Amino acid sequence: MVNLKDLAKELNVSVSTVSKALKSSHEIGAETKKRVIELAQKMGYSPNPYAGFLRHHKSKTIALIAPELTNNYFIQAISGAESVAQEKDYHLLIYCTNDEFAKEESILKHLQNGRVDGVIMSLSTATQSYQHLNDLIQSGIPIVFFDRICHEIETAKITTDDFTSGFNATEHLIQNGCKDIAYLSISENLSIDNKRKQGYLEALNKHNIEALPSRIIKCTGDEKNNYKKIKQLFQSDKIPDGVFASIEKLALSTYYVCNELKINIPKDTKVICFSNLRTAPLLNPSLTTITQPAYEMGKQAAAILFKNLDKKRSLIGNENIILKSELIARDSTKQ
Amino acid sequence: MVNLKDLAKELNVSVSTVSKALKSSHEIGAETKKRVIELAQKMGYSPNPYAGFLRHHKSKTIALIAPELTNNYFIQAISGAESVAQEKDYHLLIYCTNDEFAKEESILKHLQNGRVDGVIMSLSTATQSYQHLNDLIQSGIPIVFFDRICHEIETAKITTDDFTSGFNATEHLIQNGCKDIAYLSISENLSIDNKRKQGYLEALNKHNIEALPSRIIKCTGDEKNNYKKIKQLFQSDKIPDGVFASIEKLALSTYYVCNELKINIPKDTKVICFSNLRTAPLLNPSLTTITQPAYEMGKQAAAILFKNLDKKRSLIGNENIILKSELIARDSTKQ
DNA sequence: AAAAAAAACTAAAACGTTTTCGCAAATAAA
DNA sequence: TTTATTTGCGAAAACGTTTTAGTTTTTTTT
Repeated sequence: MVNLKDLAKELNVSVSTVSKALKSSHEIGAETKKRVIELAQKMGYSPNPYAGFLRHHKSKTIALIAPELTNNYFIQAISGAESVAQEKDYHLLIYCTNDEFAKEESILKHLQNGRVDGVIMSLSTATQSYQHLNDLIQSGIPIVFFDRICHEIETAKITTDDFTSGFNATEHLIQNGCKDIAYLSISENLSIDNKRKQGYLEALNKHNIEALPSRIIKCTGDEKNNYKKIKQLFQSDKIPDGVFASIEKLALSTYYVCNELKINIPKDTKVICFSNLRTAPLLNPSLTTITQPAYEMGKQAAAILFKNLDKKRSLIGNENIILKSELIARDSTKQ
Repeated sequence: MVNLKDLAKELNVSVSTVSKALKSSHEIGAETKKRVIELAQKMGYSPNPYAGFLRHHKSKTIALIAPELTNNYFIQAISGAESVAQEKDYHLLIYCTNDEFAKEESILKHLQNGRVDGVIMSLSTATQSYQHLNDLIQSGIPIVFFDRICHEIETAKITTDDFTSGFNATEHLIQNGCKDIAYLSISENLSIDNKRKQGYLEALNKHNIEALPSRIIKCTGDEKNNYKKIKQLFQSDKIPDGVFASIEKLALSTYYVCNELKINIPKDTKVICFSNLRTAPLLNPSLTTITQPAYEMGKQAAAILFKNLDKKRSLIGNENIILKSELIARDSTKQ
């Protein structure tokens, strides 16, 4: 790897001359500039990014932290963030918390030393305390949240209209004849889950349907356990005639349970869920989804972060960006 | 952000003492060590990664370059690589080429300055020359290929048994009654495509079925165009009674085309493809797949890279690791 | 022709580490 | 007691840049 010193020696000039010539400083003569630039080109010189960091304290790197990677929502969001990073000549580090609090803490701690200029993240479902988030921000690294946001931290947050979407999803089921709708919750720690549930409750209320606590199924990150809980739901005397899953995974588990128990969707029970599954139209039956603009959310999260990195101040003020999700009715909720 | 100098000043010792104490050097007395470590803890000191780089020339960072991110195969591979990186206390940069050669070139050029210690990558379908790959390796950065590998470069490569899988997939169709099988190719530049096609041809040959060039459909990265080509295939007088898609995307396009043209899968035509779609069992009809161990491939690629990073030598010798794919028969190829 | 200004370049410090070398004090060996 | 050895620590160089503050040479102004 060739460096400034190598170029300087080759050209019989000082290191500082080479450095300035490459930045086309007015202090350097035209002839010298030309010689330097040509040799740099020829020898394939590229400034060492880490040496540069020591001077301006800019790593040109951001991190994206997600609870899981093999998830249609997050991968689209990552893709959006990546496209913006590449456009801005930034580098994107990816970290996965596996929905574990300890891992989230550990990852954030490792980022406190200036490795990145900023962080884009979605909380793990296990996160209930926010010290690690505050610590990172205190040490001068701004965070932008998307989707699984943290209300308690003052910064920018990108979400979708979860309450309205939850309301619409539930009303969609009601309008298609459902009177006994179960809500599959993923975690009470997540504000998006709570908002979706609030929308669900509000829709039931509007249509004078009693909200039964037993119809709110508390699922977790453990797929096996979720499967068991959903199976229980469908093995009771009276099965729900509609299911609103807060996330895609839970709807797919519902499909598998119904397959196993020979319960017909949508005849016996209808299913709707938040999902970014591209094959939703090809499922059997095709799945009615509320689809979040995941790619756009990733892009916006990155864009806001970059906007603030340009500024002097590393603290990002409260800012709530709310994008619209889209309800796409398909066969799984057909009357 | 607190640094060694801050700690040294606070404790009235030299910077070198602090540095050594934190590394628990035997040169430092027990009492001093204790004081240093306690204060470092208290002030939240964490060594600046970039300053360290300047000394040992190790960035503790690797890059993963993929042609696309929103793809079930690649995201699982990325997830595998991420898990190994995290375990090894390395950091993972993600880059997407969008299947464009120019972008691939540009990304690699940006990595030539030591930003990463090594690269894991899958080629873009557009890549036909390998200068940029050689340049990177020449500048001391090792590359490990996975799936869409480059035969022409001497290094480690992780693939699956594509020839055998292609053969098995085709034979599976034949055994289920197909006599006129189309192969949907993604790019003649990719060795995996060629191997899958060779397997296809070999199976036809074994069963004395004539291989018609018109049954090899050359698809591209352009989804619209692929859709058109596949539609043409199914609008001819004689439609194929089996389709073997080299990648998932092309099988899904086939599903959409058949939906539109009211062609029944598997009655009128059977479909099999390479795919890591988790909802394959839930499709209508459920999709027969050859599933690659994507997560494992990502893990192995990372593992081999790390094994070589530990060594002095940055050149990785030729090594072909071939994992087995699994053919999972479902309804889309049912007789 | 002398003084001032501009042009072209260099030396050196700085960023935050690690590491080599050196030095003093304390301890051990003679 | 004198000479070695060990222990505990500090000074300074090095990594590859950028930048500030010179320094020399040339050009312009008076």
